[in-house]
Amino acid sequence: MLSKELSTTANLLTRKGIRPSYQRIRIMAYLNQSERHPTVEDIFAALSLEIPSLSKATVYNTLHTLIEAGLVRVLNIEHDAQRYDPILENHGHFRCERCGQIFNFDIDMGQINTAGLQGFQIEKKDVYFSGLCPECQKNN
Amino acid sequence: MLSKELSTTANLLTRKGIRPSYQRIRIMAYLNQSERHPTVEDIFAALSLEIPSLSKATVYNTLHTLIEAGLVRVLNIEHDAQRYDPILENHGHFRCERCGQIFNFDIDMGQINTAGLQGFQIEKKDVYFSGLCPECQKNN
DNA sequence: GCATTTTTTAGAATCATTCTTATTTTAGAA
DNA sequence: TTCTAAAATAAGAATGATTCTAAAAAATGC
Repeated sequence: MLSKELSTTANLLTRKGIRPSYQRIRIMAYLNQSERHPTVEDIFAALSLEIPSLSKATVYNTLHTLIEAGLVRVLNIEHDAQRYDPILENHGHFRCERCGQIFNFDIDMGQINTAGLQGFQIEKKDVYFSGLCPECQKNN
Repeated sequence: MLSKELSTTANLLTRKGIRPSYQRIRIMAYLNQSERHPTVEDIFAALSLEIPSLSKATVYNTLHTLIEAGLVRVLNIEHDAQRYDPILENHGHFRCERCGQIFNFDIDMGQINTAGLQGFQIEKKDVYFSGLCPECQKNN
């Protein structure tokens, strides 16, 4: 018997035409509940504690499926590893160069002037800022 | 004897405190003259024709030096490989999902509302859009 | 229950980037 | 010019995230 959170997630997957396997439910739920824009490694490390058979290939496969369905987007904000973000609303991402944490910040993508992109068909908009977060400025 | 373009580039490096070795001059000049936001592979392939001894390690080393000096920035707009861009002014980048080409577009980074980043120290701003370029829309 | 399709798994393969070490080049002093 | 020390370059090995491949397991429909 799934918890309420997990069955809500299962319904979400079903609505998007994705078969709600246990692995997929747990991965999607993990993304929804995480504030940290996890990497594949993060997701795998957290979930394999409770799903010992989990493989990284499944994490990769599932993320691709979720992206395809428009439930998740990938962040290329740092080179080392891609990060994954459940799509909630328009927001930008700030990466702290010292602690590596990724923060969401509100932004209206519509406000960005796209006059220079006449004739281009825009599908995806990413705004990545970086610098120092408040906490890391203190510990200088 | 260096061409006018190359000696201008050499002066630029010198002003930034970078010793203007031939490899560095050529790599910086290649970036300045390229519209394509080249990858390391692109740079290496183009320049090793004329500098047969050139090694990829030198391309990487030089790019890191140029980034450090603030002459170049790295684009993480796609996962496969990083791209390098000489810093000219504020502009965003558009990546065509079909042909892979990267286009610059004018954008005033200052216009982006950063109210959500109170207390953050912003060092770098990247705006990445993607979709279909005009040419690839035609060939649908 | 059985056959077919889908999903998961484990590990091999790929490839951009970094690291290491040796060689070459440069700058400055004598 | 010659010598020495420091800096830059080169070649290839190492790393590690991601993709690929093939086999096992699970789910679906008849």
